[in-house]
Amino acid sequence: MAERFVSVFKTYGYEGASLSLLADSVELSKASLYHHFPGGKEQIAAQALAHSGARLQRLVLAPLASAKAGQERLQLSLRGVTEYYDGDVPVCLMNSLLLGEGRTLFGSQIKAAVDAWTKGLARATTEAGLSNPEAWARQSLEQIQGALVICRVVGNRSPLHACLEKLSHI
Amino acid sequence: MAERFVSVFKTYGYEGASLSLLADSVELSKASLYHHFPGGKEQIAAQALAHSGARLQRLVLAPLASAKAGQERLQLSLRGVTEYYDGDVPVCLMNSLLLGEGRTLFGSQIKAAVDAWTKGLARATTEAGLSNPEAWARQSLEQIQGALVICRVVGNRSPLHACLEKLSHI
DNA sequence: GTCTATATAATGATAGAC
DNA sequence: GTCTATCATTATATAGAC
Repeated sequence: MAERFVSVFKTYGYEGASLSLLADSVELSKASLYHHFPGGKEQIAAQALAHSGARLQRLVLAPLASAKAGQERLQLSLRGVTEYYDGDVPVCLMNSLLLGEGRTLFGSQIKAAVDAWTKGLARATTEAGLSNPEAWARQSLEQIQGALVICRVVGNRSPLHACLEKLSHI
Repeated sequence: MAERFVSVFKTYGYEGASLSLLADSVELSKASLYHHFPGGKEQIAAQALAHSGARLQRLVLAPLASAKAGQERLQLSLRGVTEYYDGDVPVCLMNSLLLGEGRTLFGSQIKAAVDAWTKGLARATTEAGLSNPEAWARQSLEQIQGALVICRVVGNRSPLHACLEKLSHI
């Protein structure tokens, strides 16, 4: 269920994701949706974001925090990024939810996720002998986000793959 | 007028930019808007995108195509990028319009702009002695777009400034 | 839990007065 | 060119049957 909602919000953004679209995506009536989510669209978006956050934690952040060597943690995490941003045209839910009302509703939660990701990247690469792991981490995350934007422009996954390939070479 | 519309579409996306918001932004009634734009929201968005495209041409692309040395062309263009992405929280209209229906309406136009920008960057840096100017250009554009995403996350311009500063050092 | 039916508000869009 | 008034449609949300 949550997966479908994530997909709708990614594609249409917070304002564009109507209850009709959300209901259709799980093959339920709107009234049934309200039975599961009395809080309406905001609650549905919150669950979608929470689900996506848990997935980020599992696929991307946990590998960064494992007990292995920094280099291996980074490689595992980057492979997790490929999986996290799935689909023919990978889209970041965070980006889609940062427009309009979604920004005021979920902005701080999204910022927290970005901060956690940045810190995880910085810690994993500290051992790698970089001069400024924090700056490297911030730039790497920006590169990934930029690649995702270009993926939507060109309509395929290749920019993301090229970006991750480059990042994996330290 | 077009500037206001651009601002609304940046902030709310195509679906979120209602005719009421658009009309308020220029202090006109909805009916008056339809007098100027019989095609409704789609026509307004088209004019906003055209206006933004002309601004990109003037501030970012034209400097890349001038008769000066490659290095100077790049520096001038990057300064143009700072001006092009104005506001307290810089946002790329392209990114906002690539969600929902906006994607089907303006996707190809947006792709054309990205292609032009990439080619301009590659040509300007060919003289700079890079091994692969095309790849450098693509990556640079992705970095800018990624920085803009993070600008929306953190709520200020610093990621964009840091990104452009780095890109200006070749 | 699911549905149909419905209420209420907002949206995109027009008609017609001035 | 601008407006008020209005229309048809869609949106969010609820009531109540099953």
